[in-house]
Amino acid sequence: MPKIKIDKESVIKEAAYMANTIGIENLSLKTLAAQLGVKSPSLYNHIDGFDDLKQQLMLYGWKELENRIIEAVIGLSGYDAIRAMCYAFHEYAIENQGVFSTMLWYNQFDNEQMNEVTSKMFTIFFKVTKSLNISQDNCVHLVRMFRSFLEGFALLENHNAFGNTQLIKDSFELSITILIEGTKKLEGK
Amino acid sequence: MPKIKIDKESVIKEAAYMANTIGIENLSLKTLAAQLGVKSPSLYNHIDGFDDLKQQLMLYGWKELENRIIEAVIGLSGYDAIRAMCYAFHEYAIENQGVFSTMLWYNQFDNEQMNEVTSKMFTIFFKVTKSLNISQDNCVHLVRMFRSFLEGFALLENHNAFGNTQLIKDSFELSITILIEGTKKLEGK
DNA sequence: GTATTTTAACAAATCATATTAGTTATGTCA
DNA sequence: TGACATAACTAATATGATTTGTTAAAATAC
Repeated sequence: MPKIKIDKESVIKEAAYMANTIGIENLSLKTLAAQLGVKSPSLYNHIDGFDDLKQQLMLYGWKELENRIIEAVIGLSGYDAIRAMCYAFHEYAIENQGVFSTMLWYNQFDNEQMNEVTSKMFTIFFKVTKSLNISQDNCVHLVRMFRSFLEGFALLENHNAFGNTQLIKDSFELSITILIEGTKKLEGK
Repeated sequence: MPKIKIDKESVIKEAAYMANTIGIENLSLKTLAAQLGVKSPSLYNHIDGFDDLKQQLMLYGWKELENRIIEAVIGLSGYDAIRAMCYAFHEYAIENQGVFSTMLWYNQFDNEQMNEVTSKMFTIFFKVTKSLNISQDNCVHLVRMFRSFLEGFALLENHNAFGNTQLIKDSFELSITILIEGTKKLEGK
């Protein structure tokens, strides 16, 4: 009877899957261990407790999202690229609600790894805006504006905080259009 | 020796104060009870458990914020009113980080009381946008855009997710300007 | 191939917090 | 003054995270 074998990667992947399916608030070391076929103390050989697990989920999510965004932007430039990135962000957040929750919530400990992983992501955004003949300072502001909107919108949509679900796609589309139109006013500034 | 007396209001107010000072993640019934000078089971005479407490905090916060926004908008109209509301929102979120967390996080159970309290708040927003000769549908989208941005920005700022803290005010100001400029394009549509 | 070492799962125990049940003290009101 | 309601309390229970120490399997060395 061979022992069940797990490793850090399988722990995090299974946790991500469970977070997305049963909801982050229902994820526990107990249920995760059960799902993996081990007892909860065994998880401590691979992660450093429950908080660490959520931190790992957060890093895992930002890396995944980064890949999605890189893919989305291939072959595009300027405002087309921005639009595509926004849609990629939104899609990921909606399809991975549990992981996305940790990305919003557990970015609070400003450790180095965290800054690294999100700055890498938004650097792509940054490069595109710089190509639009907008000053460095204003690019920083713009990235923050898009990021705030994208995270806020996905948070609200995931939490069912918007009433009429039918029109949500329209709201997203119109919002992006407005943000881009506003951005155009910064060209040359 | 008279017994210590607490009631629902003092429980919630103290919880709000503690959430804002020590952080929502450090708030527990144990510490809250200790702060109030009672034992934790006594709290159950006034609230329906820990989750209910956070739900109450959320409702409390939205009501407080509503008052702030109403005050902020007095005497203003049009884009001035929108700008003032945005700043009032931001200020409240930054000054009441713990309560604001519950406002973002515990709005997920779409109970009636919840819808009531937030819709009341954003109705003010809605009324202002309608006065700008913008269609009803587009007003809905606009309110969602502003709300997403405001909640996302405050979440990020509260979590220290922006690097350079010096420029954050500038980022907020520029973002609001862009959102308003974009909104102007919807007049008559 | 056997012995040693490492790895990682395990059982058992501990800790912290929320929650429930049942008890008692205080104050109110007839 | 006495019955009742309120709301505090103590004690007990439940759940999940975490720690400790043990052991079995796998990997490595001889």
